Amino acid sequence: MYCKTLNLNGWNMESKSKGSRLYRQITSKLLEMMESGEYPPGSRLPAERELSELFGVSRPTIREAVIALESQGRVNVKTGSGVYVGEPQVDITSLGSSISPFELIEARVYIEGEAAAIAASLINNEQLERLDEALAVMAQENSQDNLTSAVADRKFHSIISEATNNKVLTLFINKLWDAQEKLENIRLAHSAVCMKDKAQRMAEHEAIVGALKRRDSGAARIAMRSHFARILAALHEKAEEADVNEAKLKASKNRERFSLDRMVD
Amino acid sequence: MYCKTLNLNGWNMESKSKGSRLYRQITSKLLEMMESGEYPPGSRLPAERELSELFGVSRPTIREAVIALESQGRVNVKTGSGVYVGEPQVDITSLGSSISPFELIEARVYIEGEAAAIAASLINNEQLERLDEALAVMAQENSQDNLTSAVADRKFHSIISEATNNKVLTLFINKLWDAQEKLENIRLAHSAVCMKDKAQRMAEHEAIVGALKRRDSGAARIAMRSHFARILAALHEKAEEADVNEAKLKASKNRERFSLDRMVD
DNA sequence: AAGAAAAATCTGGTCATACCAATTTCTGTA
DNA sequence: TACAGAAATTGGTATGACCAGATTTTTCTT
Repeated sequence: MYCKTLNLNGWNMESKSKGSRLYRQITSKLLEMMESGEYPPGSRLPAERELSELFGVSRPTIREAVIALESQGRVNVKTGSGVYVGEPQVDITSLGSSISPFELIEARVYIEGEAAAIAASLINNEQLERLDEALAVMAQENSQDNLTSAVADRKFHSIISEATNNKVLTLFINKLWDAQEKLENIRLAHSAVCMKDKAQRMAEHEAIVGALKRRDSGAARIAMRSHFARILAALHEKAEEADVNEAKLKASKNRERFSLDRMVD
Repeated sequence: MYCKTLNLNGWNMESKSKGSRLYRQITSKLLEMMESGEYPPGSRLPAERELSELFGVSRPTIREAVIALESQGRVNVKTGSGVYVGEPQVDITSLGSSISPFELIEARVYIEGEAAAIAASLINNEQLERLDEALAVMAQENSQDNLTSAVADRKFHSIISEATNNKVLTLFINKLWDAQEKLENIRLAHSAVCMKDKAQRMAEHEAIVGALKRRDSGAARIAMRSHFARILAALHEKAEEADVNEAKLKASKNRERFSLDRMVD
C-alpha cells in the first residue's frame, strides 16, 4: 500500500536532500494548493483523513506536513474543527520570488549605508583588524582566477553590521544576505561585478574601511552606498542584456526609479 | 500510560490556546534543554524512542515536536543518524527578549527615516489622502480621553512604508512594528509619549506629511527621525525612573550610545 | 411547528506497534 | 592492522485504534 511514487515537483535542482522526507513533499503540495487559490485564506483544508487518502500517504505524514505549515504560520489548526489556511506569509528568507533584485539591493543601500555610518563611530580596533583580514582574503581571492566566493565579502559586511552594536540591524542585514544568496540573478550580477573590475571592488572596500578607521560617518555612508550603487549598475546591465526585447522598457523604468544619483548623495 | 501532566512552563500568561497540543509542550521542553546548554549547538538529541520514553509520550508526538523545531530551523534531522541541534535562531518576530527597546527604536529611526526620504519622491496623491485620513483619526483619538490605540499610528507609518514601493523595506518596517507591539516597555513608552503631549505628537506627524507633500526628502527624513527621537527620549525617562538603582549607569550609557544628536542631523 | 436537548458524526490529538531504509558500530576474517 | 560484512541504532512511514472537542443531525418536548 506504500505509494512513494508521488509526482514531486522539481526538487532535484534544489539545494539538496528532500529526496526523502515525505512530509515535505506534502507540505509543498499543500502550499501549492493554497497559493493557487484552491484553498484561499480563511478556507478549510480537507480533513486529515481525506488528505491522507488523496495523497496516498498515512495520516501521521499528513499530520507532520500540517504541523510544519502550522509552525510557519501558514495555517492554524482548530481541534475538532479543522485546519484553516491563514494569510500568506511574507518572509524574505523563505520567499524571494516576489521580490525584485532591485528592491533587495535598494534596501541594502540604505540599511547598510546607515549601518556603516553608525559603525564608524562605534567600531573597535579588534573589528577593524578583522576587517583588514577579510580584505586580505578578498585580495588573495582576486589574485586567483577562481570564481570569487562571496564568503569573504559577506564576512566583511557582517563585521560592519556587528559594529553597529544593534542586533536588529545586524539581523536584518543578515536576512538580506540570506535572501540575496537565494536569488540566482543577484548572485550572478554580484559575481559579475566582482569579476569585471577587481581593482575597483577592492578600492571600494578599502574606501569603506578607510572611512571607518577615520571614524568618518558621512564618508562611510557614502562609500557603502557607492559600493552598492555599482552593484546596482551591474544588475541593470545584466537585466538589459538578458532579455533585450521586453525588458528594455522595464529596465529603463527601473533605472530611473532606482537611480544611483538619488542614492549617492 | 498517558502523561499529560507535564510541568509546562508558564503557558498561562501566553496569548492563548496551547493547553492542548502535546507536541508543543515537548517542543518547548526541547527548546529549553537546548537553550540551557544541555544540548548545545552541534550536539545530538537523544533518539526519538528515548525521548518518547523520557517524556512519557508516544514517538509520533516526539516526531511532531521535532518537525516543528526543524521547520523553525532549530534542529536538522539526519536520517539514520539523529537529530542535531543548530545555531539558535534570531528572529525578531518570535523573540524580543534579547533585543533591547533602544535597539528596536534605533533601527526604526534609521530605516523609517530612509523610508520617509524615499517616499517623499514617490508618494502619490491617493497615499497622501490616506495619510491625511490617518492623521484625522489620530486627531479624533486625541480628543477623546481613551488610551490611544496604536492602530491609526501604525497605519500612518504603514502607508509611508508602502510609498517606498520597496517590498523589502515595507516588510522590515512591519516586522519592526510587530516586534514592538510584543515588547511591553516599548508599548508603554510609546503610549506615554503619545499621551503626554498630544499636540506635539500631532505636530510631528503633520510635519512628516508636510515634508512628503512638498516632496522634500531631506525634510521628511529629519521629521521622521525627530519623531522617533522623542519616543526614544521618553523611553530613556521611563527606563531611568523604572529602576533607579542599577539602571542609572546603564541608562546614561544608553543615552550616550543612542544619542539623539547623532540621529537628528 | 419551534425550540431545546440528545445522539450521531466529523475532526483533530495521541498512542501502540510494526517494518523499511539509511547510518553507525561491531565483529570476524584476511 | 585493514576491511568487508553483520548487527544494532536511528529516522521514515504505515495501520489501526481510541479519545475529546466541535458540528451536525435527530429527536423529544412544549
